[in-house]
Amino acid sequence: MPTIKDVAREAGVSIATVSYVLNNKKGFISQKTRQEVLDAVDRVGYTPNTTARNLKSSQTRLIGYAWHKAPRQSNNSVLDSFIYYLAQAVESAGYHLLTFTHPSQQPLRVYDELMRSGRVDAFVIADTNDNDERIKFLIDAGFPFVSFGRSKPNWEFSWVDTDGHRGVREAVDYLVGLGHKRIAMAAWPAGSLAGNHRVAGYMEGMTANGLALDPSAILHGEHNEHFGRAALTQWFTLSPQQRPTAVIAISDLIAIGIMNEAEERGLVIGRDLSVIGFDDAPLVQYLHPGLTTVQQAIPEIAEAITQILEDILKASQPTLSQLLIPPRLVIRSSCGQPLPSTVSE
Amino acid sequence: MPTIKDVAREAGVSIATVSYVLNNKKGFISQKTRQEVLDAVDRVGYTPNTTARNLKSSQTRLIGYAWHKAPRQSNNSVLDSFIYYLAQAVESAGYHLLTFTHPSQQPLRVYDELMRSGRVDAFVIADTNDNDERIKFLIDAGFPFVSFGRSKPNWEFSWVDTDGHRGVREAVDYLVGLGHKRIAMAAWPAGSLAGNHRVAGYMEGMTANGLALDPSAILHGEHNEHFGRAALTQWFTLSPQQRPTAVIAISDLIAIGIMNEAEERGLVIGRDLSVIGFDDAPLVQYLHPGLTTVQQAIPEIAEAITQILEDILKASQPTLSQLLIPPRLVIRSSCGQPLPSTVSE
DNA sequence: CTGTTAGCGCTTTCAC
DNA sequence: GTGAAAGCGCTAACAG
Repeated sequence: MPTIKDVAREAGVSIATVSYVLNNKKGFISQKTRQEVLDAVDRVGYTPNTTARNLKSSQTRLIGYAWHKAPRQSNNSVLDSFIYYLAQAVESAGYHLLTFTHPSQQPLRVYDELMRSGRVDAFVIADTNDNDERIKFLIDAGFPFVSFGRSKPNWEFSWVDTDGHRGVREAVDYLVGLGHKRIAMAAWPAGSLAGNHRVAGYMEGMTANGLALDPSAILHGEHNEHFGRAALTQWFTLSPQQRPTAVIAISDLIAIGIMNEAEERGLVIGRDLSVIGFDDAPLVQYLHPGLTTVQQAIPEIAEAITQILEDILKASQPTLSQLLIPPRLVIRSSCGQPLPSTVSE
Repeated sequence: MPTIKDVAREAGVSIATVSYVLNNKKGFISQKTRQEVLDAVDRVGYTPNTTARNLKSSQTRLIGYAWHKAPRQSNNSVLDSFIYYLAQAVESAGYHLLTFTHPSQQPLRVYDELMRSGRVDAFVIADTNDNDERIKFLIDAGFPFVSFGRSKPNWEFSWVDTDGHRGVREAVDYLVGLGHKRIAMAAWPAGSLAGNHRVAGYMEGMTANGLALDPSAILHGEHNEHFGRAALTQWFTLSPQQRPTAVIAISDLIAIGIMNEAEERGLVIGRDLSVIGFDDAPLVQYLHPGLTTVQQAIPEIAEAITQILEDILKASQPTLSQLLIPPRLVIRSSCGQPLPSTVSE
């Protein structure tokens, strides 16, 4: 690969001059010299070496992003999609994504290593929890990062998150509009951060619509198809007058379990039982019937995160942004044919 | 961040000595000095700067990987999964993945830029075609890469691919074992490389089992749910004696279309019509009934690619590896309850 | 065994 | 307007 020296020799100027024209420093290079340099660059086929530039400027233009655990079937379609949009967004800001994995028990070592060795300029964190050690660590280290997802409320750091509260609230309103009164919710374990926001949206929606908040209507369980089945089974122990006519699942995977179990019990989804999921995972649109679900605005979230990252990286003093992005209800047919007046979009 | 100089000062030695002990050069540093340096490293909290190391060694320890286009619903579960396992594999080889995107019409510019600017040491290419310009470009440039997927047969480059021929062949054998004689295939457009391998496996399977190769049994169409529906509709124009009793779809998405259409026509999947997909996308296991499908060995493929990459990057002379990895048939219930003797694994 | 020093490719201050 | 030279942080001849 040709270096700046080759260009300088070819153009008959010093390497400083080459650097000046390539970096558009002031206008203080004569038009003639400038053109000669540019020609020489073309002739030798020169592209500045990024590593050298980085060393000089003490940056890497790399953003670190840790993969979520992806077992064979990841079932985390949101993050699958997020990383793509994030890659795209940081790229148009002139960065690249450096991806890495880490043992789930020891994430900090890897973050620390990447940070100390100057491998990346910043991190993007996803899949946060209540008391996320990575966030704590990066705050303490004073290292730039933005997270997709909230954590401990009193920690001061920049994040962007889906407004799960609002998403579920809208789902409740939609169901109420369809005439439902007994609406249940299949939620994640009580400790889940995102889960709690969504449940809060459910409770607010029920109350605001003057509906009873039956404690038996909220069931908590793991993020898998089986829990959906178990939840429906549980609701089936209720008398027909008490059983929910509509169910909001905190994730599509759980919604699928509910639908499968319901069908095996002879119910027709969309007629005997309405179901709403969360995430809009690939393929759920092709379920039978297509699943109505709350879709997170992933591209917008990725953009917002990148924007904040740029601000942080540019700013001399720390900036703080915390942003809630509304999701949208994608209406398909798992709640029956929607009434024209309630169709969104 | 402390540099090697800080450590040297702290330990009262030269920076060369620090470098020596950190790189375990020979054993020619006295145990005493070595320990003093190590202590100093600890005390100042030093980690070598990667950029500086890279500049010195003219490498980046970064592997470039271009994202597949991911529209909102990517429907490319194989690549979603591939990139994760690839990230993991290159990492244990001491590299990181640098991901990038490019306009679909102009991929070369980005590859060229990344290559010339010394941003990455090698590329991994996926989603190849028949006459892949990226592969041609990298071969001509003599730049290290390995691809997941084949291309023009007479091009000399290293690749790893799923043995789609074998995968479909096994699917045919499985169906024949179940008693099927009229087996159809829903394939991709005739130009598709991977598609052709799979169709070849179908044809070989039919012939080897002494079954008629009815031209109307193979239908070609796009990678979407609609084509699956259209294909089934087409087969339904055949007389009941000619209609296929089993169908192999070239992808799960197409299989879903077939299942949906069949169900709407009152068929029971697994009884009236058997269906086999390809890919084992997330969630297809939860379809009703669970989809029997050919699963690619993605983790193995990622490992193999990384291995070859390491060889190429280490070797002074070019090495060439071309590897076909067998997929495996994951049997669920879309072909009915499997006979015990035909259950794989 | 350890230190001095050149140099990886580039940017930028300071002279001229 | 342009060039010489220092230096980003590190490795590795080469000296001693």
